Amino acid sequence: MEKYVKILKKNDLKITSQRLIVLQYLDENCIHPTADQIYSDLKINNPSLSKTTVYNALVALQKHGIIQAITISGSELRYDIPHGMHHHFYCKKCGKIVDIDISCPNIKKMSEFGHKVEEIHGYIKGICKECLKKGS
Amino acid sequence: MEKYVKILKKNDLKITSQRLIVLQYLDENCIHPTADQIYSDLKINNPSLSKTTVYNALVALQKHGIIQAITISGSELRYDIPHGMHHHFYCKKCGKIVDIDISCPNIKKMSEFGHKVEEIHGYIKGICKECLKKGS
DNA sequence: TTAGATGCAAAGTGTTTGCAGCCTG
DNA sequence: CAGGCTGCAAACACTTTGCATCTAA
Repeated sequence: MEKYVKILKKNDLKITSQRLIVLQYLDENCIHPTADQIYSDLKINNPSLSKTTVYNALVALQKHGIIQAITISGSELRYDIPHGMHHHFYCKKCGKIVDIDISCPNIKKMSEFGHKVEEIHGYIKGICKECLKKGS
Repeated sequence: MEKYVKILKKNDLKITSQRLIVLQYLDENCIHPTADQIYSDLKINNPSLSKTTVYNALVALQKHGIIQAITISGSELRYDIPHGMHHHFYCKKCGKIVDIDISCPNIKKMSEFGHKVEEIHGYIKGICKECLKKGS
């Protein structure tokens, strides 16, 4: 937990128990959850937690670059602590998102077009190994 | 217009004036519009057009692979007639989306992970050339 | 002590659904 | 003529906002 206190301090964010548990949740679960998933899971052990606070925490953490929001399927945002450069694979069947460790050298050429690059996202959609095994 | 009739026929879709104008709009405007943008623009010359119909048309066209939906910023879907393989550059300032003609050879290695790849999307976020010129 | 965070409820935004009537094939 | 399509309104899902209360620093 010290770890998360440190992260918040480093970013001049006030330390609140809510922010800590959201941060911990994202760090310990690499499931790219939606805001609602985070809320429901944390609600169990923190009954007083409100959804607004989850959204507030996510916005704050995102602003400071601690977490990133990805938008991969439809109208919901998913959150992620970026551990190095990676892309995402989204399974159309089970909805799971797996990280894909991939480096695309060409992508660095982007700025040749004259645009200033700030974020690079890649996502691949398909059917994951597990769902393939289970058959369709 | 013949062109669009042909496309619909080829995909066993009934030819309706609404579908034709949506298709034409997407083909002639490479602006990756949202459903609402399409609706508002077409409404001017087609006052009886309803938003539901725009959504219906988009879903139908998407199902047949004629258009693709991309999800790049927040909670809105954008539509696109894919003219060959390309990625998208989203300007955080003006919201414009430009196509980026890029090929990433590594991405083909995806299936080595054992997942079945069906769609590959890439998006880059930043500030576009024009907005950079205008200064911040 | 005070700027900022929480949490409730209400409002927004983008999309989907139910259904009666219309039109393409 | 039949099944699919249109278009209205109402329902939905996810996110944001307003505001009174609370809390970390």
